[in-house]
Amino acid sequence: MAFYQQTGVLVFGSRLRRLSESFLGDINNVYKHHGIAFDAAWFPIFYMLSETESLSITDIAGALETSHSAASQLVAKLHEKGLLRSVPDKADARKKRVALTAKGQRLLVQIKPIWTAVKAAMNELLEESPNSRLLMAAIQETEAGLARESIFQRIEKHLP
Amino acid sequence: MAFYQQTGVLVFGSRLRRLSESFLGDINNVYKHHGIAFDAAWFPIFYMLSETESLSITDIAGALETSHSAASQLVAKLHEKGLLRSVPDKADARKKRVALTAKGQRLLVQIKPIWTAVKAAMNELLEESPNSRLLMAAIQETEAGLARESIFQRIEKHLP
DNA sequence: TGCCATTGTATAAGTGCTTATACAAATTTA
DNA sequence: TAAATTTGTATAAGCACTTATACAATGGCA
Repeated sequence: MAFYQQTGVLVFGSRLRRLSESFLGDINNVYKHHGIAFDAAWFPIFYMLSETESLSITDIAGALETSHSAASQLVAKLHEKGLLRSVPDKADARKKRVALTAKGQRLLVQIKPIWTAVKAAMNELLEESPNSRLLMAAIQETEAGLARESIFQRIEKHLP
Repeated sequence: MAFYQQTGVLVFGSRLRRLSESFLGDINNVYKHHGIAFDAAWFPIFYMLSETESLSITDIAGALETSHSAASQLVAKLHEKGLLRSVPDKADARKKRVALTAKGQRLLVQIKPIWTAVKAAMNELLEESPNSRLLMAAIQETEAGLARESIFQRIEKHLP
């Protein structure tokens, strides 16, 4: 802990990663504790399918901001688990659209109250301290700063 | 992007992870761009060995806040690359202490100016916006909030 | 209309973590 | 002091991602 404070921003990335893992790990423990076979990594897909009928691999990869490969593998796994089913895309035969199965729908019903509690817990946590209250805004502004000029560019600027 | 704003804190973890990967990836690109065979994940070890003569696997795992296994595997890799050498621990024969080799020391000299530039670039980025300026403080307070009461506890509290 | 670049997806191989297991050295305890 | 426990490390197996590659369907263009 002392080490990380000392080196400050240089280990910023790892520090964020740890914080992230802490969140996801605890949320997964909540699912497990309630005997619900759900993984926090599946959230984006289930959330989107709770609002939209069906999604293509590209839709999913785009929303998760990850590779098509990762989206494809994730969908394959949920398919195997019987939570997703393929639906043909009338307009484009290349696309593999997926929708929730009946089993997936039942899981969704179970999960929704957990989502509500997660949201409440996070808001509570963030509202507790004067600066943590600004965490989301700070992240957003940092992302915007990166969009203006990449870290790569910024570092190169400071090199001889 | 719109999706993530909509779901807010529920994808907080993944959002932090992405931000983290963006930092580490760009820093690695800087090393590559300057023809330096160094990985951002090695930073903590090299930094500590620039201030301390030698470290044990447990020291490293503790500082990185990761598993002994991960530390052991990382050390094994740096050993293979000829950057670390084993030094016997007089007091405890179980411990495997490591120190920089001559090659490791030369690499350290090459890397230090990059570290300075990374630090400067990060500070610049964080100082650009009113809230991003508070990012480190916000993270620290959030970590402190988690220490007071875990996310798991907080979520359970909000469940029926 | 036929060719070609683009788009959408799947799969293989590789990486870096994790947990589980093993084992040796040190320490505690009876 | 012998036995049991703890500590320090290594290795195996598994997981989730990555990049690279392949290939089929589509759309643009000559």
